[in-house]
Amino acid sequence: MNDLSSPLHSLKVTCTNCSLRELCLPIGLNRDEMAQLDAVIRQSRRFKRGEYLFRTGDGFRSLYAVRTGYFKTCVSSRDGREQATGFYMSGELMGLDGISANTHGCDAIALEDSDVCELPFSRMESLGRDIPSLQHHFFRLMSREIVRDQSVMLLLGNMKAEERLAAFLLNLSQRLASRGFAANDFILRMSREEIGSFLGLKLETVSRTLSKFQQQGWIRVDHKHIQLLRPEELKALVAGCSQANSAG
Amino acid sequence: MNDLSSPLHSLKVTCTNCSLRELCLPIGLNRDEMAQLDAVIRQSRRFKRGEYLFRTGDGFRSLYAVRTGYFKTCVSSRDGREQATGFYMSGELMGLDGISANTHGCDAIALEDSDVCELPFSRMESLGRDIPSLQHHFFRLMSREIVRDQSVMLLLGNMKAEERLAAFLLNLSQRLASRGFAANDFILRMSREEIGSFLGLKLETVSRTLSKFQQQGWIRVDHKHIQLLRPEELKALVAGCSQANSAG
DNA sequence: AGGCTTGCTTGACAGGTGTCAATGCGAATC
DNA sequence: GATTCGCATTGACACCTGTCAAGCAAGCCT
Repeated sequence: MNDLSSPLHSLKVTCTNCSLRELCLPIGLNRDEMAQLDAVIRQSRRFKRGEYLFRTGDGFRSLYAVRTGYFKTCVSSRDGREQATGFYMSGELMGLDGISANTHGCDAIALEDSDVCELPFSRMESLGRDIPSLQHHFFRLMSREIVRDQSVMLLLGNMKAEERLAAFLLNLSQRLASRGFAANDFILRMSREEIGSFLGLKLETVSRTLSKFQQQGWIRVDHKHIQLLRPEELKALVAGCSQANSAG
Repeated sequence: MNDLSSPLHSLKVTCTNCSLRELCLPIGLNRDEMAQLDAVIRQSRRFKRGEYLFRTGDGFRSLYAVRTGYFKTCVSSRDGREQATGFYMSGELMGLDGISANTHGCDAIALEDSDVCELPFSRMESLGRDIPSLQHHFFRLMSREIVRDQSVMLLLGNMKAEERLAAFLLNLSQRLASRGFAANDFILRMSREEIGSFLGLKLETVSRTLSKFQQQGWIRVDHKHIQLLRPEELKALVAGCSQANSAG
């Protein structure tokens, strides 16, 4: 299926003294290299639900990786329309858009009480010069974000409401499963409006489509609590419209 | 206005023996560093209209910068829906999505007879370790692609057909102007269907919307020949829905 | 506990865009 | 120069989603 997720979750390292590193730092670093990384990564910072990690236009200094909790990023138009550009869970990296102009290009907001690791970019950049695999890892992370954005474009440009929502639910499910959580029973961290903002739909359409899925017996909806009763039906719904890649 | 363009066009260097470098390589390289770059960049390759530069699933080895001509990139779903993810003109870079999986994530197709410079990625990567400003430049290019993708998401998720098309025309106009071409009189290199594929619209809607703009006296349409008669009206149309950034 | 706020659901309706179809125009081919 | 094919334009109509509105449930505050 399409990967609408952030680009970090599949890489793991053996070092476990920081949960972040399990998820987001490259394999293949020796003891000395790990120590250098340790010296650069800043202690985590806590954010309450609704707090901004950064805002559009803020000076760019660091990337941020979610340690616990959830964030969304979004861009806004002058007349106030909001487009959520991503939802981020543990291990996922935010702020890559800030490098180009030395200014953050979107807002990042905590969806619940959360904390993040700060990665000062210029120091990561110079460390990358000493540690080629680290440099390569950052290129891969940025590239992965671009790939994710492309599949979001496919979703926004070509899919119908039911397909978008099915793809969204399956994407969440897969990312949660890869973190060891239940794939078919989870809590939505975002409102209907925020889901709609990400999927290019109005909140009423999100609500109606969830109800429709429930009426068909494919899912169970209890406010933010979602159970996937027939994930295979959702998969069938998105099979046709999902990206045809080398693996398909 | 939103920047829907590819991320290279604004950087220029004084070296002029290769038109590519005027547009896409970083400033601040000394003579020796330029020589190292020369040794890595491959001679240009020619492509006829309709030819593929690369396809989804092809092994990733190189980035490609347009020297002359025009390309589009697009992703496709299994059931054949196409989403154009970008149009590329001279100096703009394609293939950044391939880094993440060592496999190209989209198709790149020449819109007319074109030629490109090939940048073998692993050699650029190692060169980046010796030339920090080059490394930083590549991070900026990738970040800029992410920023561009975000504004496309805003377009696809929130704008109406007229707004999308106005934003598209103004974006083309601005990129052409930055290359020394007329801003208000140009030839579309892509079909109505390809424009629609990029904007998340059907070709009939693109055609109708162009006709509407023409009836209002804002533009003149003669097949692929477009003249912007009242670009300020188009700008007014997209003013509200364009991204609110630090500069606005 | 009561009232308020916020978010969600559901319905009726409207409007924008997609779909289908016919026609026209231009470029390429023979 | 005639024919064919691809692309574009335009119209009629349908349908999906947005808009507006009402009602409901849960959580929060006093």
